[in-house]
Amino acid sequence: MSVSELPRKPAPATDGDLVRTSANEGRISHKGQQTKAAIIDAALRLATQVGLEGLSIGALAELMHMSKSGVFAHFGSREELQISVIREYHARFEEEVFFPAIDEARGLPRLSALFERWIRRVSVELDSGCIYISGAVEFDDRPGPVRDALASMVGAWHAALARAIGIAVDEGHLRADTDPLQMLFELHGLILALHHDARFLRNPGVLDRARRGFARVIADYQTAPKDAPTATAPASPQSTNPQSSLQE
Amino acid sequence: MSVSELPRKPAPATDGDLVRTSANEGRISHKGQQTKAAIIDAALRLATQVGLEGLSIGALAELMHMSKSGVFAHFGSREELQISVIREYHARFEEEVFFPAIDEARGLPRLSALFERWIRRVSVELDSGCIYISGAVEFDDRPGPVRDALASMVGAWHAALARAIGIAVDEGHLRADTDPLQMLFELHGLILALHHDARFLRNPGVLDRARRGFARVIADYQTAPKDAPTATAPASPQSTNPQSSLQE
DNA sequence: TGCAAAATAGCACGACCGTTCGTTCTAATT
DNA sequence: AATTAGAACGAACGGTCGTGCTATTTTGCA
Repeated sequence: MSVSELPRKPAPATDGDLVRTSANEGRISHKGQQTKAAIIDAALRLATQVGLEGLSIGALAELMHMSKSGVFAHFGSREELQISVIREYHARFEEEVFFPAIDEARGLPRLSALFERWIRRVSVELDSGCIYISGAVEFDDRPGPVRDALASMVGAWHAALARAIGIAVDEGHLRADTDPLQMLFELHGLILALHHDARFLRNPGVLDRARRGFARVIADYQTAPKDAPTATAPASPQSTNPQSSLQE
Repeated sequence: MSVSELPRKPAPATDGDLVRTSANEGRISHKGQQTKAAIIDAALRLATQVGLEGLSIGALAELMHMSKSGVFAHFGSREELQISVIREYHARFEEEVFFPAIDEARGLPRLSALFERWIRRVSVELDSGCIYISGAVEFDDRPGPVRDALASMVGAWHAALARAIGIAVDEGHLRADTDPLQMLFELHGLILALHHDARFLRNPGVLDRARRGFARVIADYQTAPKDAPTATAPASPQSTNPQSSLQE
């Protein structure tokens, strides 16, 4: 089960992989794929610092101790390189955030695990820099295949989160009238604020702010209706104690 | 009273007086300042679309029907052009968001006005694109004077917001134990999510999501403590709120 | 071990970048 | 009428970019 329906290897539509042009069965050289993977790894590291737009083949080649054309040949175009980086980030995001969290019990435990891994992914001090976030800013006015790839993967991730929220509702961990997309909007905002304050403003302790915000949002959606000024219906469904996995 | 300590009018070197009086008063007027203001205006429009990094003198010159060198001469460097754009955006932000809202009554009315004008500034359909947000992503790993200018103005705006929240606490509109910076963090998150979903995902109706989120945050900070770990206490929130007498 | 294919290097092109320089035009001052 | 300052122009520079070509090396199966 995967977050998205996107294929992880082939890239059929765009094709572009002028490495292996036609059916060249029998010649399965690992070397090429190895270095290509190494290039993508370095490119991802570079892109998290300078952005997808700032990612240049020349700088990447120098970082790889290769010639520009050598690097270029693996992708055929800069766009394909950028898309490869996005795919790689998506794969790692799935592996470090989505898959481990989905093993948690349905409902709030799973949702809490998703959020906790999400904020750690976004705010890890060393590399840092979420390509989903920086890419969204860089490509919000720049149509094309890169934007499409980015949007489809962000969309898949958001859909997965909305699903997890819906499950929490079904399990009775959240109020029945919870709007998953509204709640997702607010959780996403916490992530974006975390990214902003950690990366740009360099504010310390902002990670706990995100956690506190999450706790508040959760608490809100499991109690009385929010925008009703007269708070009523204190009956709280607490079958299985939620959010315990968040606390640490 | 201004959001920042930056002077609004003088700026002796750059000046940038926006009076575009084509009249030949015989006084100052100096055509140079007029065109410089016009350039900055166009540059701001361009930068909201392609970002501060994507802002190129060549494209700007073409847009202005001028030569590259003619545009360049007004600033002396690209960085100075970028900073001029940031200053201009800051001035407009003050004029359209801060100053009108600060006329509102102290406390929640003022805070609500600030937020409402903020979300409209960030999500206006036509031009759109908040330089504070896109700039934060573009310059979070790029030290220099541009980043400094950006950070100081974002910081000033956040400080003003935190002040408004503090006033709302003083007025008794919000709980006394409210952490202004935590609340600011969450409100800022709503703005960032709005910007993301409106600009990148092109989601409709996202403006109301921000408004709903704001209402929920406000409602939350004026009732019972939020992160009480043991949410078992079903007692009415009023009992835990000794500040209720201050409500007015 | 040979040999084709794959992988990489080397080179060059065209476009665009920010920036510098010298010139020209205009308008106010002397 | 002569002088001077400001504004804009146009050409050019050095640099980097992505992207084609054509060799050359490396690789892996026969």
